[in-house]
Parts: sequence; C-alpha cells; structure tokens
Amino acid sequence: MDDGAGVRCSAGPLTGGMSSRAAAELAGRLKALADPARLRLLSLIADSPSGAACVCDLTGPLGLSQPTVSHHLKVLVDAGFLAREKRGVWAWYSAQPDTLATVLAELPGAAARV
Amino acid sequence: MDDGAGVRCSAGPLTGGMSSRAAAELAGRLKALADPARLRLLSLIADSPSGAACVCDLTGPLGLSQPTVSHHLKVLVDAGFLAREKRGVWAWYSAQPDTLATVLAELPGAAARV
DNA sequence: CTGAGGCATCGACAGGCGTCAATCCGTGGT
DNA sequence: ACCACGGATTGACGCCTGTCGATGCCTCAG
Repeated sequence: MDDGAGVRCSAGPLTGGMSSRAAAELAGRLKALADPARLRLLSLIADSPSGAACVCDLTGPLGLSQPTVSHHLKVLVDAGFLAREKRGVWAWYSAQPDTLATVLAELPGAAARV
Repeated sequence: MDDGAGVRCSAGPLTGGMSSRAAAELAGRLKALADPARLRLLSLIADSPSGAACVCDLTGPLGLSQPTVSHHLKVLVDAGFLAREKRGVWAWYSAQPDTLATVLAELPGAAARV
C-alpha cells in the first residue's frame, strides 16, 4: 500500500513565485552588478567627493585597460545604475541610487524585511 | 610639457572604494543570484507555505530538467542563500534570509541609504 | 587647418556558465 | 534480497562574457 497519496513530499504543485519574465529582467540587472570590476566602479564613483568621475580617473585604481573600463561603464549605464554626462572632452559618470533601490525591493525575501 | 599640472578632469586619483577582495567576494554572491532559474527557485521556496520545498516540486514550475534544478540548488546552498535538509528520501530546501541581508548591506550606495 | 588627447567601438581570444542525457548513490517498501 | 524512486554527479556541448590591442570619432589647443 502506498498509504494513498501520502507519499508525496508536499501537498501540491508549488505555485506563485515570480514570473519568468520578471525573473529574467531582475537577473539582467543583477548580472550587471555581479562583477568585481563593476562593483569597484560603483564603489569608487559613490565614494568620489563630487559623486561623479571620468574614465581616466577610474582606469588606474582598477588596473584594467581603458576599453575594458569603458565597456563596464556602458554595462552599468545600460542597466540604469550609472548616468553618463559628456562635459567637453571628458565623460562623467554619476550614480543612480533609485535603480539600486528598485532592484533590492524586488529580491525574493526582501519584501518581508520592508 | 605642462606636465601633469595641466588640465586634469579631477583633483586627484580616486581612492577608497571597496578592496578587490571584497569586490570579488560580493560579486560571487551576486553571481549566484543573477540567474532567472535561481531567482525563481528562491521565490518559489520563499512563497511556499511551509517555507521549504523538495526538488520534485520545483522541477515542474521551472520547466527545467531535474539535474539542472539540482545544480542551481547546489549553487544557492554554496552561496548561503538556501539550507539543505535530508528528510528520508527527499531533500528539503529552505531559505536563509540572513545571507541576503548581508549581501544587501555591502552593496555600494546601500550604506548611504541607511 | 593640423595635431593631440579622451573615450567609444570593433575584432578576437580565452574562460566560465547553463543546460541536458546518462549514470550512480541511498533510501524505503515488498 | 530485490526493486523502485528521489536526488546528486559526471561529461559534453553551446552560448555568453571579460579582457585586450587596434582603430575611429570627437573635441579642444595652437
């Protein structure tokens, strides 16, 4: 006897959770954050006195080539974590805190904390 | 000539920011989160009535094969986001909210909001 | 107009990651 | 003891991504 349906590990199929679209979108934003170079870029810019920095000041501390830094900055801008402003010859990048707050609010388990 | 003393874009080299070790560690945790399948797993487990779920109940909603789901669960356990408990034949996974809170606290810009 | 410098883009390469089919391990029921 | 079933592991494959050198664009100085 299989004791009826009692051998199932749970009462029924799990439902709810986030939609696959929402998961893909959130994962995209998190992928932009999930890189050591990009985390250091965000940290450097956030710690900067003026709250903004240009590429030439970021290549040194990271130890990466200028094209690589430019690539990472583009990823962060596309994800909405940074804003780009062209001031003469230089490109200034500044943080966009709202985007980070939005991502944090959508994390599973974060809602319970708010 | 006009070496150095000429037109710099900022006052000096940016210092501070997070260390490369801290960045690599945080990026590792974020990489564990930055996947649609894993976000849905966390979401499903968090939304589960008992707060825990076994593999056989997770493969269905995700539409992925059992080995793939097992792989993702292992990644989440290794990163500290889930705990694994063997109950007889079944393996039950439950959320570990503290790990998520730790990660959020270390994000650049999150400290400024607190 | 011409030169120089900051920054973005392109092409290419190496490494990592997600996915599945096949297989193996452990547990529990008969 | 044997078999059935849940779950983890392995190996392989394809895609994505981080990195660099080379190059092109744009802006300012002279």
